[in-house]
Amino acid sequence: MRASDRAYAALRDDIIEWRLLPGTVLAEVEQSERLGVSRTPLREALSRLTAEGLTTTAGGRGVVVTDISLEDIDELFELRETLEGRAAALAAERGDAALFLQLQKELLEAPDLISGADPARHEYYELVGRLDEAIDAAISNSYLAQAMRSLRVHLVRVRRLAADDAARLTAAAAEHAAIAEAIAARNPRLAEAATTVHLHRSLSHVKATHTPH
Amino acid sequence: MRASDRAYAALRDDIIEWRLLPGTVLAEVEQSERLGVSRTPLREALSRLTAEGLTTTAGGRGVVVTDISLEDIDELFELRETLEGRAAALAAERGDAALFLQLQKELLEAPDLISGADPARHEYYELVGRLDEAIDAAISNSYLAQAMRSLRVHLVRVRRLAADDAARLTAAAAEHAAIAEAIAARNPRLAEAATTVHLHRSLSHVKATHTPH
DNA sequence: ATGTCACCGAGTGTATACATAAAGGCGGAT
DNA sequence: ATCCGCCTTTATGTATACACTCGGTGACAT
Repeated sequence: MRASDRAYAALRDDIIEWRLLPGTVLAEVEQSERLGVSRTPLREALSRLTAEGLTTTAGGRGVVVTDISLEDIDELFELRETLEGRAAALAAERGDAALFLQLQKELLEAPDLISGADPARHEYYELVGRLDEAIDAAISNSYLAQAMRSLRVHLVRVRRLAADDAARLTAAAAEHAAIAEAIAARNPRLAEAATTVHLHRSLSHVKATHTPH
Repeated sequence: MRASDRAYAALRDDIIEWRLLPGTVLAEVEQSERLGVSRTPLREALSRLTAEGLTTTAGGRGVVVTDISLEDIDELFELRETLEGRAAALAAERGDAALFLQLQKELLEAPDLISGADPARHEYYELVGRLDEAIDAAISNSYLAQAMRSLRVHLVRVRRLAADDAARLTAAAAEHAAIAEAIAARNPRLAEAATTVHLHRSLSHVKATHTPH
């Protein structure tokens, strides 16, 4: 694995997991020594992070970790509603019904995973990830898929701000199941509506349990 | 201006204007000598281009200029319809009516510019650019604006494939005027519909006059 | 004649040295 | 005492040298 990839992955994780807080300046020599790589691959990693919007160049004086304000969260979910709503509708038109029926079945059994211990909860997140991937594949539109992928990076960061308690996760699983059901039923408008409902609930929960840093 | 910025701008222009054709391998030493910069800033330029999707890394064997197939154009316009439709609706809700009324007025006079010589035609493109910027500003959503900006790079490239004759430009000006009018009238659904109509006409024209490379 | 192995070359990935610019501190002058 | 200017320091921006990997080609053996 390339040194620049390792540096990128490490910094990306540190930012997403809020170990590197917003406003932190990422000096090149400092970070290159911390991560054990030279400045050249580190600069490439910082470029990638800046392109994704996780960092911004502070006027030639190093790059700083981007902040996420409450307005940012609103804007993020506005774009998310636009993209994922359309994606769900397209998946309903073009997707494989049997696959989404299977995903719905698994999502309806998800509460068992959520009430369990932490490893099982990890399994739940993996299941939701599989639903995202199935939608990505079903729409067969690489540009739309790319736009959603670049958005999810920021959303993971936001999710770390909220308390994902068992009650919310159980409700979210049911909402995800509804989306999968609508797609399997080949009903674009219902799929889009189910997505809109899920995202609004999700946004309300994030804003309600938001813990400022 | 930094050397990496110059290299990026030069390569970006060469790709958008189809001077560097799809499949061209951009070897680091070759391009760094051609553009008169060292390999380090050139690599940063290539990274940025790859992040934008104008180039792709060919498995550690240099980066190559990305191709745009007919399917890509369909996918591009599908995403564009999603984003710009929503943007027009949001602009109708949040925008400054007087500004868009003024833009509509100018767009209705645009046929005079189009029938004129080339410098006047440039003025028309500038006018359409001002409409885009006005919508970007009106939606006040940096993430959505960013998504549309990254999309426009590819769209400029597609537009260079089509013949923008006076007849099509005149029709496009009227369609743009309809969008501005709907936004000024604070009618989100009409603004979205007008955008959808415009994009479908635009796509049909591109596909009809498409000249393969 | 064909297949395989080894050597060579080209090109990317990385490290480091050097240039340059900006910011902060210190000293002097008013 | 305060303000202006210069100097020093520390950062990024750039260039280049070195390492390493992946193909390609040629020769040799079967």
